[in-house]
Order: sequence, then C-alpha cells, then structure tokens
Amino acid sequence: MTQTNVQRLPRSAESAAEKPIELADTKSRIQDAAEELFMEHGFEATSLRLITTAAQVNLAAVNYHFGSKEELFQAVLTRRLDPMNRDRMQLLSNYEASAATTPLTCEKILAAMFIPAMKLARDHEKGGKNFLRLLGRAYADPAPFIREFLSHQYSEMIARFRTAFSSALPHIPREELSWRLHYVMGALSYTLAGADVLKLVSQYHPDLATNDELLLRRLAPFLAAGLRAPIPAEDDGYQLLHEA
Amino acid sequence: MTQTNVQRLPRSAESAAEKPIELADTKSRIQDAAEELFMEHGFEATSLRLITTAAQVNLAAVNYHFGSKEELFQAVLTRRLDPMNRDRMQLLSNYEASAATTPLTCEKILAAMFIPAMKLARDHEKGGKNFLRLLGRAYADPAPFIREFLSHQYSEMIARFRTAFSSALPHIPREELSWRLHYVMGALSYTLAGADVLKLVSQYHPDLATNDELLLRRLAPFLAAGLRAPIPAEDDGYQLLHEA
DNA sequence: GCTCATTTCAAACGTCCGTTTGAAATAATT
DNA sequence: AATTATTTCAAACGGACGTTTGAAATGAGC
Repeated sequence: MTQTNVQRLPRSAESAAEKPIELADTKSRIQDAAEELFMEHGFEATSLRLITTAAQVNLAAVNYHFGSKEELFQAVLTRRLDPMNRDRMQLLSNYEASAATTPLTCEKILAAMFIPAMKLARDHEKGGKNFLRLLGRAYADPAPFIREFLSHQYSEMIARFRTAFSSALPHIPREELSWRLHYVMGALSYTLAGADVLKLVSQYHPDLATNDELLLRRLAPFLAAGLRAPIPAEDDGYQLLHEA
Repeated sequence: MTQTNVQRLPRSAESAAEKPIELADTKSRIQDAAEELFMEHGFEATSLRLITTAAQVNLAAVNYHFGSKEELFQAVLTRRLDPMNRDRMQLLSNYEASAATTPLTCEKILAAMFIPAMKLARDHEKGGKNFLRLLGRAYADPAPFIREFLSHQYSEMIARFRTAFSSALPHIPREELSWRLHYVMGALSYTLAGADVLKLVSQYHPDLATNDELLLRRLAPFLAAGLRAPIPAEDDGYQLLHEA
C-alpha cells in the first residue's frame, strides 16, 4: 500500500484528447457521482457503494484516492466553493476600484456575493444547481467536521464583505450589522439552495427559479432595504412579547 | 403482538402525582431523548440504540410505541410544531380582530409569526431551543418523508399568513410577495435555528441570542423593510450579471 | 524487456443498523 | 383469584455500512 496524500498525475491521455469519447479519470468520476448523490440524499444517507456504483468504479477507489468518506465530501465541496469565494472577493475588489473613493451601494455589494454563486449554478450544467443545494444542506448539517470545514472556508470571504457593508452603511452599528448580515446569508442560502422549500411558500415558477437576473433583481432590493432599515427606537411598539 | 396504533393510557399514576420523583412514562422519555439526539446528530446519524440508551428504555420500545424510527421523528416534530402553528394563527386572528377594519402592519404580522416560536424556545427550558434547531435542520433535510411531513404541517399556516401579508402590502404583486415570504422564512429559520451559523458572521453574543424581545426588535424591522421595498424598474442597474 | 511505482479489483473484515420475536413481567378487568 | 390486555425485555435477524487487504493489472522509466 504505497498511497501518498498528494495528487498524482493520471496514467495517460496527458497530451490533448486522442480518444474524445474516453471516460474521465477515476478521481473525477467519483467526485461527480458523489456530488450528485450527496445532494440528493445528504452525507450520512449516501453510501460509498452507491457512489462507486454510479461512478462505475471499484469500491476501494474512494479510500485509495481520497482517504475516507469525510475527505471525499470535503473535496467535493472545495472543488467549487474555493473558486466561488475567490470570485466573490475579486468582484468586490473590482467594484471598489471602479467606484474610486465613493462607497459602494448595498445592492452592488450584494451583487458581488450573488453573481459568482449564480455563475457557478450556470456554468457546470450538470453539477452547478445541485451543488448549491448541497451547500445549503451542508450549512444545516450538525456534523462537526462539516461545520469546521465550512467556517474555515468562509471566514476570509465573510470578513471581507463585512467591512464592505460597514463602509456602505456607516450609520448602522457594527453589532446590528453583524445580525443583518446573518439574515442576508440565511435568505440567500434558502433561495439558492431552495427549490424544495419553495413549494411551501409559493406556487412553483420554474422559469423564475432558473433565471439568474430576475432572481437577483428580486432578492437584492429586498435585502438592501432590510440592511438600510432604521434602527427602531426603544419605545417603538415592540413590547408585544408578553401579550400572548 | 397486540400493538395498536392509537395511544393507550399509561398504566397508572392517573390520579394526580403520588410519587413526584417518579420518572416520566416510557413514551415521553423516548421523545425527550430523541428530540435532543436528533438535534445534535441529525436523523440519519442518530441510532435507536443511542436514543433508547439515553432514555433508559429497552431497544424494542421505540418500535412498540411509535412503529418505526421515521414515525418517532414525526412524533417528535408534531408534539411541538402543531401547537406552535396553531398559536401563530390564533395570534394573527387576535391582532386582526383588535385592528378591526384597518389592515395590520407588516411588523405586527411578523410578530404573530415569531412570538409563538419564541414562546416555544422559552417554555420548554430543556427542549425548546433545541427543538427550533432541530426544525431548522429538518427544513434542509432531503429525505422525502420529512419534506412531505413538513409541507403538510405548514401549508395551512403559510396560506393564512400569505393572505395577511397580501392585505398589508396591497401594492406588492402576488408573485413578488411569494418570493419575499420565502426570504422571510429563510432568515427566520436561520435566526431561530442558528447559533452555530452565527459564528460565521458575527462574534457571538450569548445575551442577545437568548433575549427574545431584542431578537424580534432586530429581525422584524429588517424583514418589514424588505417586504415593503419598492419593485425596481426594468432599467434599474441590475444588468450586472454579464460583467463578471 | 525488465523494473518499479501506481492504480484497480474482488473479497473479506468487524461493526452497527432498524426491526422482529416470543417469552416474561406488569397492570387492568372480572 | 383468575383471566386478559398491555408493556417490557434479552436475544437474535438479515443486511448495509466504511474500511482494509493482498494480489492482479496497468502505467512509466530505463
């Protein structure tokens, strides 16, 4: 058993595509199948036998190439999450550069968060949409290894956007802003991951759910208005809790 | 095996409490332990052996009293979800009656949604908070039996509140409102279920997370402002998608 | 062609799973 | 006290799980 942790080169087909109909290499086939199945059934309920059968790969291949089921899951997430968050920060930097000294609007900052996510959903026809749903589910997963992985993956991006919102909304106290960012993430997560939950609230409109620009045009004004909302005064009619 | 589906009366202790230090009956002990463990590990990752050990009950007791693991999960959810949604609709009716003919504000309708959820978190010291986290996770669970159960449990309450918002926001198109309600549910779910996700976004403030009134006073203005936001015009600067 | 590292494979490992069984224990009814 | 219904219990069921193993196959380098 001479397994190493670093990724090794595939056995051949290095120079261009001589057999274009050739299957992808084992590692990619596993990741593709795993992404789809994790999305459909969740992490716990998806067995390695299900994954390796779908990928047309030997059962032991997962442990050989990824080490364990948990590491496979992290690899599936990282493959798309990492570039997406890099895109988000890059786009935010571009916007800031274009705006020179004037602070960005909330809508613009929100767009920097959403557009890379939507690009992801659009680019990888097969995996894209599914991946965002998988991600939304991972947010709610109690498994510690998932929580630690996600919070590590996100920390840099979140910090970056918090300071951007802080400049855009100087009149909102820092702590209040942290909460509102939390609501933003919640609504965004639900919307991108949704599709199932939609049936609870609205009659389902497939054309809208797949149209990125319309989605942004609906969600951004909603969230921007919330972010800008004035802080309610102390005696503002919210002593309702003890009526019930 | 003479098991029936209807709930039977506990064997004794019907008249008042003669032994106050007596343990709860088997069925309740199972539900209490299951609620806590489902919350901590999720449905799939929580085994019946873990539950029955924690409840100090025989392994077969779950299948005897509830029929199956899935039915136990539904029973755990129903026990608190049903009364909460009834409270929500009752409270909304009370508000509407008090307001007579004038339409309710968004804040008031939102309060009717939140207050029963917060009451639940407060009332059952042990299970309350955990239950809301469990619920938030159930929302994101892909298992079909969970999705069908939740959408059935929620349909009446959602419909009731949609018409209420529709009256409060007559200038918002019906379809737009459905989406905004969706965002509201997302943000609410994240906030009530959160606690873990919080660490991603804000430094954690335990006093705030447990203070219901403050929570309502933060979340309701945010969401109400979003619900009331004007519909953006067609050429409103949202053609950003193809810049990236 | 030979060597050596990499990758695939079938088979098995031990463990835990949800559920069932039938008898023993307990409560309720007569 | 005898009978019946309900609840508990230890034990086992078959099956699925993640992982490991060692040999066979396949690649690259010389």
